[in-house]
Amino acid sequence: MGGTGKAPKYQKVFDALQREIQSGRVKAGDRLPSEAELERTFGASRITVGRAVRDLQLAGLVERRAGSGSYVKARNVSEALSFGLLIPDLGETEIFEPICQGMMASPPARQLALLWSPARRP
Amino acid sequence: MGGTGKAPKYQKVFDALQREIQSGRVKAGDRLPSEAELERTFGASRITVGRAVRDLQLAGLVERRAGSGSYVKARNVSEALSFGLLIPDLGETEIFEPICQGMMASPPARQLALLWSPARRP
DNA sequence: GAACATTTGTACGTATGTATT
DNA sequence: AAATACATACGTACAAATGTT
Repeated sequence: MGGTGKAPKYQKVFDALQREIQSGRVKAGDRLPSEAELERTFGASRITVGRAVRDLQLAGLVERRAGSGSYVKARNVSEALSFGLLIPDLGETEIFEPICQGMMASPPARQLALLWSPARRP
Repeated sequence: MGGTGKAPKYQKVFDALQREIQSGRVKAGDRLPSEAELERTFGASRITVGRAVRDLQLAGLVERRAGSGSYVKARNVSEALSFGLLIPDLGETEIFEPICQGMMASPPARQLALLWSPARRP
């Protein structure tokens, strides 16, 4: 019933950090714990932690700076929205869920997505 | 001049496979060489090859099936386009470039993207 | 500026598990 | 059952960028 009971470890780390960010407990601009710290916190290796943090980066939730750390990005849609993108046939939707959640904060975006969603074979 | 001269190895593998796919030399449904073969071809480790192929998967260019192999996905936008997505403030645009290229094949998508692009602070 | 510690980036080797053939 | 191929995960090493002393 746990939900994340059987999930791979990198995904548990990803989910945990994502919750920290989206719950607002770590705010935009805050630095995440170093990957060495995350290793100890989650009992995971560098590879596992690194993959989780990289996935957060790909999702646009954090920014990694070599020599400095990983920082939570500003997700204020009103300020950050720079362009629209149409993605054909995503295979790995997992990473894009956080993006969708951020997107939902923008009513115009939701409207546009709904407009486009049923369009097929244009 | 080289272009890919100083790029990391995983990116060279990614680029090489991407060219194979988008040039049409490997068609939709074709199976890529196994990762063990790619290791030999590029003189790279499993981790490096795996990252390149996973990035291709995240970009929606290939599908990985455990026990079987990695297959080139159908990128016919007319058939594959399932929904639109608006991505605020991408940090790692590299992976999304192949998606954009596929998107450009659809005139309605291009029109919609242009419509939305200049919209800020909705 | 220089030296040093910290932190992320890339890369290798290896082991084990799971799915497919 | 067995071989193949991807999936996850560990440990390690060195490079590059950054921050501090």
